[in-house]
Amino acid sequence: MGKVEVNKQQKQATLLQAAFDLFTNKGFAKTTISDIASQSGLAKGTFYLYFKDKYDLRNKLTAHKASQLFVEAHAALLRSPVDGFENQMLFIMDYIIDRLEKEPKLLAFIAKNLSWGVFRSALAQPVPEESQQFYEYYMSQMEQSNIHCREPELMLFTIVELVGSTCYNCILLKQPVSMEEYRPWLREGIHRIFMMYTQ
Amino acid sequence: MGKVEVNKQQKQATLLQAAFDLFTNKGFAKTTISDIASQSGLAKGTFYLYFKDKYDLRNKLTAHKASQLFVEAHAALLRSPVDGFENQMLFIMDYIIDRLEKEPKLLAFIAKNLSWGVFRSALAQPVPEESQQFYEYYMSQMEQSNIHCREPELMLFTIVELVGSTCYNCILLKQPVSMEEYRPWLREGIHRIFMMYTQ
Amino acid sequence: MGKVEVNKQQKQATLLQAAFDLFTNKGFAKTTISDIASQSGLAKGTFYLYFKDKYDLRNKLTAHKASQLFVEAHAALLRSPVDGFENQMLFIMDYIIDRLEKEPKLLAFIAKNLSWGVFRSALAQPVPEESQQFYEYYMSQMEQSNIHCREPELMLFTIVELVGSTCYNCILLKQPVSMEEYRPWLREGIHRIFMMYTQ
Amino acid sequence: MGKVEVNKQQKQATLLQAAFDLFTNKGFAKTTISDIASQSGLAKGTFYLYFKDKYDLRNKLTAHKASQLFVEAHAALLRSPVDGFENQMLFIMDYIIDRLEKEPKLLAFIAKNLSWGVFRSALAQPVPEESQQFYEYYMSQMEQSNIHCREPELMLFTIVELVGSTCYNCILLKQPVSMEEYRPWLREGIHRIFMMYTQ
DNA sequence: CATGAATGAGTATTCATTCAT
DNA sequence: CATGAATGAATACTCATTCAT
Repeated sequence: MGKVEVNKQQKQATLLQAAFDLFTNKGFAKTTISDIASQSGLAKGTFYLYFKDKYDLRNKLTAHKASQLFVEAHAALLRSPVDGFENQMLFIMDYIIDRLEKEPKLLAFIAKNLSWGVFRSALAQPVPEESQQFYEYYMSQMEQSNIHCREPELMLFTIVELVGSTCYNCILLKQPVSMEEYRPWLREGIHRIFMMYTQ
Repeated sequence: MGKVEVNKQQKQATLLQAAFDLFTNKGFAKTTISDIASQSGLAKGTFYLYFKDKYDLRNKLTAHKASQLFVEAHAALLRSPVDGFENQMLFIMDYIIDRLEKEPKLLAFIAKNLSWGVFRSALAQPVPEESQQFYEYYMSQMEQSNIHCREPELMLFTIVELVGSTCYNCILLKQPVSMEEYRPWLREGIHRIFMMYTQ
Repeated sequence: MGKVEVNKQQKQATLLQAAFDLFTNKGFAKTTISDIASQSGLAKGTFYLYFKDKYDLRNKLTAHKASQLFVEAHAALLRSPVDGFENQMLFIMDYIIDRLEKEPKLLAFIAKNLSWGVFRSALAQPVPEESQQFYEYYMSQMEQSNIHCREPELMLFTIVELVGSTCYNCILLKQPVSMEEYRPWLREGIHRIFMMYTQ
Repeated sequence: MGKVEVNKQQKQATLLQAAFDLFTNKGFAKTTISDIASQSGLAKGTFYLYFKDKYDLRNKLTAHKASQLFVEAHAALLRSPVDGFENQMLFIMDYIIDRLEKEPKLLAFIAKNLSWGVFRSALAQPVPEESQQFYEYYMSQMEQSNIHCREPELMLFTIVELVGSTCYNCILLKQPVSMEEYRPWLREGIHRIFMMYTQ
């Protein structure tokens, strides 16, 4: 990769980071291209060399952030001695919930913009410096375990949607209860869904 | 209610309906006050006699539409001979899913804007021409049945969030599968959650 | 006509005049909407209440100015005792050439933007405060005179195009000669064309 | 001419051709330097090695295209056995009208940008691969014929302007009539102008 | 109450031009 | 010579909000 190419990569990363900071602090609608450019220390025109418009940037950013979250969870899993597929699932979900509790702005950003399609493709994206991808890993674990899961993708979908939408309410809005209070119910819910697909 | 009062009600309703049509067709961001006014056949200034701004209107509209959905489901339930609390729950959810499948734009609108807080209060709002309110009914049914539910609100929350977020993906985006394909899994999921809270 | 309506007419006229001044002094391309608005003493947004964009304004302005020129020439003709249709034609053309020589910026503006279609319709437009229209008058004079003209519109077209394009070069660019020097040739040319269509 | 020199000539020609295509299809105002560069397969910076700016290119292009037109007409004349100066003039004009009818975009481009000054100098420019120049030829023919023309340049000017401006209307806009219908009148007009200057 | 003309701050987007490679 | 990434000034156009009628 030539010098120029590296430089371009850096600029794009700078823009993404600046945009994320602004989107999460001022909100997407109130963030202007000018804001993003000046926050990045780049000229306004430069923005358009990397993204078509604000929406284009948002889409790329959402997928990137969601993927990153799973990559981190996955990395943590590999460092820990959790046994059994269900426990691994719970570990991942707990990790993610913890992370979102600590960074509610990330949660707010992801929740508003993520759909299963974007999410699914983000998980399968090859992440630089992370050869293992979560989705691939998930599927292979499923097969290797003695567990017979009838619809592994639907199971993951159901769990992720349940976790995502309840996190949004409990963590960000504390509605109807805080995540602390809801978490045991959520874990039990995940367990029941797991049983349903694998029994 | 005087003539003037009725007139005002009508104008407000006209504005709400026009806004709903525009929001669902052009999107919220691309709909202007001008659009709403001219679609209503009213002057721009008139808008401000009824709503503070576009966001104010959206909030009122969201609660109104979500509530209406449950009110209709509830009314349908009263007309049908479904027995048993769980079956009534399933009936309600099925009714709502059917409705959202037929009117995906309503789904898109609600999904983007509804949080549990708004939803919860919408369900408890006194609805004109509907003395019975869904939330009240739900709670009273819970008590009257022999079923002991430990956390009725959390159960409803869990079910509604699961239904809502999976509907969004399966109906609107057909991701990861169509609602037709997902529905048996969703119903079974609801059943499991029900069991979890009432066993 | 109500107060509001009169006010609107005035604003439109103000914008047209401001635009004409700017177009002829700075050129069309270098004139901005902002310029036009501030020159008019109106807000930028107001411009868009009256014209779609700069091009829309230009079209209306071109037709208006061309028409005005003929209206003036025509008014002068009515005040003078010129006899015979051909002499009247020459009077009109002389009047217009004189006028354009005195106001070369008007010439520059009209010449660049006028086509026969725009011109033709401008001449037939009912001009406020000028019931007689040039084109109508021209046609009726043609019929009333003993002269038999085979193609009156083509004759007018030919003369107007010849006058227009040579004026542009001789008056504005002094190329290949000044209008003073070219004028006798041009008058003779008009005479010959007249003969050709009426002999 | 060295290899490098040839290379430069080619690049300039490529840029001119690309610009002509774009100017005639998108219009001058909407064509950007970027467009011209990418259409040429060259880099944006390269443009500035050959032209000062878009206007510089346009001027060169206009003269080039107008000159080319006459060069072609002239070449065709040399291949045909037309006798008599007036007939040669008519041949040239007919050739040009035919050509413009087939390539209306060329007409639109030339008409918008050509003035007699540019035109005159373009005709006198030494054309590569064409030792004979139109203007020179025109003047020498004039002298050699027995015809006494009082103002040969004014005659050419008058005819060219008349042809040019009527072509624009009749060919491009079909106003007030098509060129097919106008052509006999135009030829007769040219004849009359010819007579006027030479009788 | 209702209107809609007027406002002008706010923003996205373009594009000629430069210059380090 | 040629490149094309970066720049940032320039501008068109929108739209929420006000207020005189």
